[in-house]
Amino acid sequence: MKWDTLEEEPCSLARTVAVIGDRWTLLILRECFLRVRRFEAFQSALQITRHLLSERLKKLVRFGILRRVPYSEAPKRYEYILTQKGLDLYPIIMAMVHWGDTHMGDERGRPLLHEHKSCGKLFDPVMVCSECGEVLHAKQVHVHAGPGRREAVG
Amino acid sequence: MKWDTLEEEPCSLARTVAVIGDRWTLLILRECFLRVRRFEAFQSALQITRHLLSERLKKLVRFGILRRVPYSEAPKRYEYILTQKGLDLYPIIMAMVHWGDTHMGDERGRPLLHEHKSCGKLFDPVMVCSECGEVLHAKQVHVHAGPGRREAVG
DNA sequence: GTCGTCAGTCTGAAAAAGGAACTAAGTTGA
DNA sequence: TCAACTTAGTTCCTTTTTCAGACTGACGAC
Repeated sequence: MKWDTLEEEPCSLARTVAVIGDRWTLLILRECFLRVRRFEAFQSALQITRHLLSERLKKLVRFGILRRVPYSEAPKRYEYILTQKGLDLYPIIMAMVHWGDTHMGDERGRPLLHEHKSCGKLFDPVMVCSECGEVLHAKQVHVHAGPGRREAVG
Repeated sequence: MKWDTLEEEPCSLARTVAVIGDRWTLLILRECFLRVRRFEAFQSALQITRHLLSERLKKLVRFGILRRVPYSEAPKRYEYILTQKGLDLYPIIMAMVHWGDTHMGDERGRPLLHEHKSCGKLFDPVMVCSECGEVLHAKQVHVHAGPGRREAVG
């Protein structure tokens, strides 16, 4: 598997990893979901080098996950806003946060709590089957080759 | 943010990223969920360098995501099995696969299809609220500081 | 006793990340 | 009007990771 062709692999996980599969990108996305939009804000929140931040933002824009929108004409200034494609990453981020809450917590408790505006309660994200609504477990899932599969990889 | 202290950050996403936030680790986990268990099998499925594979497997064992279990005494041979902590990563992997299916697909269709044994149907994973069961959207979630938060990071 | 298998380790070259200073365009304030 | 500040980057050099591939060691099969 080569990084520069990872997005062409016949595997949806590999294609996703090609886009968001590195540490900084995931942390940048966290900030996006916390309503951070500007270069300096990302930089000071994450202590990422400016060089890397610049690279990662460009890549996220190239893949259509963020949009670079001007918010000031003179001087020209831009902010980075999640597109729908970017917003659709939310389940990934929430699944990771939930796993961290469950398995990497310390005695102080959770860093963040999430409230569902629709029902007003603090919640955890749960992954269910789109067909029957039951909670998903790895052992309850059987994998079949789909039409886009070329070879013996997932 | 420093890599060697990432797992101590007061942020569950950062802690998760500290463990599985790199390309190879995610791809190795995909193979684990596809029932791959042995060094040579990982190596030939992923074309990862043996050195890196060895490192990543050690790290996953150290974090309690895989268990290194002997399957032959002479010669000593081991395989790598997902622990419960590892199995709990399933929603993350599935969320990534689903995003890839939705946003990174090509004309040939999906590489893999998933069947839910409980209901017998091909399904997509859906993330819902643990309290009301509604589908989750980023804009419907409000974030509060929890007891484990030290500073202004998520 | 040589070939093959499995689970790694070692090594040197290439690529990526880190750290810090620098640029550029405008704004504020004295 | 000139110095200091803000924002969004870029450039340069060092350190760390990753890559590609050879090598090791224990055994089994022919």
